[in-house]
Amino acid sequence: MVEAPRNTRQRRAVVAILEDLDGFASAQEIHDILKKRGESVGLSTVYRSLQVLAEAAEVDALRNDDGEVLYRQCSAGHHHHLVCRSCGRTVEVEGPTVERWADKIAAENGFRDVAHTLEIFGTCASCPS
Amino acid sequence: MVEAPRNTRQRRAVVAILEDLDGFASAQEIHDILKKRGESVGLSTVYRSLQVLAEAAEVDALRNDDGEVLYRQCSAGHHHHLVCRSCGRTVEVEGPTVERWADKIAAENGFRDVAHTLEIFGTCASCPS
DNA sequence: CATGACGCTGAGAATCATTGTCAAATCCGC
DNA sequence: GCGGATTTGACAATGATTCTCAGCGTCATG
Ligand SMILES: [Zn+2]
Ligand SMILES: [Zn+2]
Ligand SMILES: [Zn+2]
Ligand SMILES: [Zn+2]
Repeated sequence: MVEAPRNTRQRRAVVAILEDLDGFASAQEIHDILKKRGESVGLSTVYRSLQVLAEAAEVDALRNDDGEVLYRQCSAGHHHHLVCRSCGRTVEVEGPTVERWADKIAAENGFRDVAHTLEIFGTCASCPS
Repeated sequence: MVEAPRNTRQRRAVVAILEDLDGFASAQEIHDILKKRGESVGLSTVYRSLQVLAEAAEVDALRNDDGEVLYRQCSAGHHHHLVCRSCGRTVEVEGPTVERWADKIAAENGFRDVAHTLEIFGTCASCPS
């Protein structure tokens, strides 16, 4: 059976940051925030914690245009995101028809083990041009 | 005005590979293929050529799960892809309703300069499990 | 509460795709 | 053919992420 992850100060600190943040943030940004708060956590540990959380589906991960991975604590269940390129502010969105469409396309072409990525990027109303 | 790009052996070679390939491939894969064909082109040059082609919208680019950028010569116009994770084989797909849905979602939330990414990944019929 | 086993941490090194550097080679209009 | 701007390529540099591994912390157990 799978070992339960241990309850460490560092992991709690990372989770706390994610709970405070509204939008997506990179591992390095989270590391910086922790440092500012004085709850310093090693960068490697931040990366590892986020990986674990992502595998456990407790956080969502996506890549921005620069290829950096961003993380966010999201609500459960499959959904997509409308993300501000500038500040990371995020709106969770659902598109039931898209889900069906994607599965249908894949099936029609004989693909299996299908998954899809769908993100909408833009500049939010409170960010300058 | 913009200078026209020069017609060099290297650029022609990269374009030729893209024309032969059916699916998406990374810069390094294309570099390897060129080496095998004896038409050696420097790796930096392959990267630069692909960048130029991508900016000119002559090729599409996307990232796989590992964060590598893959390129493919696609048909003109906005479309998305159904990509085999294993061999890169690709089917271009269109989803008019998705386009409208994405724009609507963004507008409703006051986002501007909107773009979206949508890719479907799976294993194609001719690839082993 | 003490103990031990084993997961967790973190500083630094290593990885690896991608980009930058710059002298030499190549285009191309004239 | 010339000459100047562009392009090339070997190599170094970057930068996000992962790996290493000795020391620490957690936690089930008695
Ligand atoms: Zn914003
Ligand atoms: Zn979906
Ligand atoms: Zn395949
Ligand atoms: Zn689209």
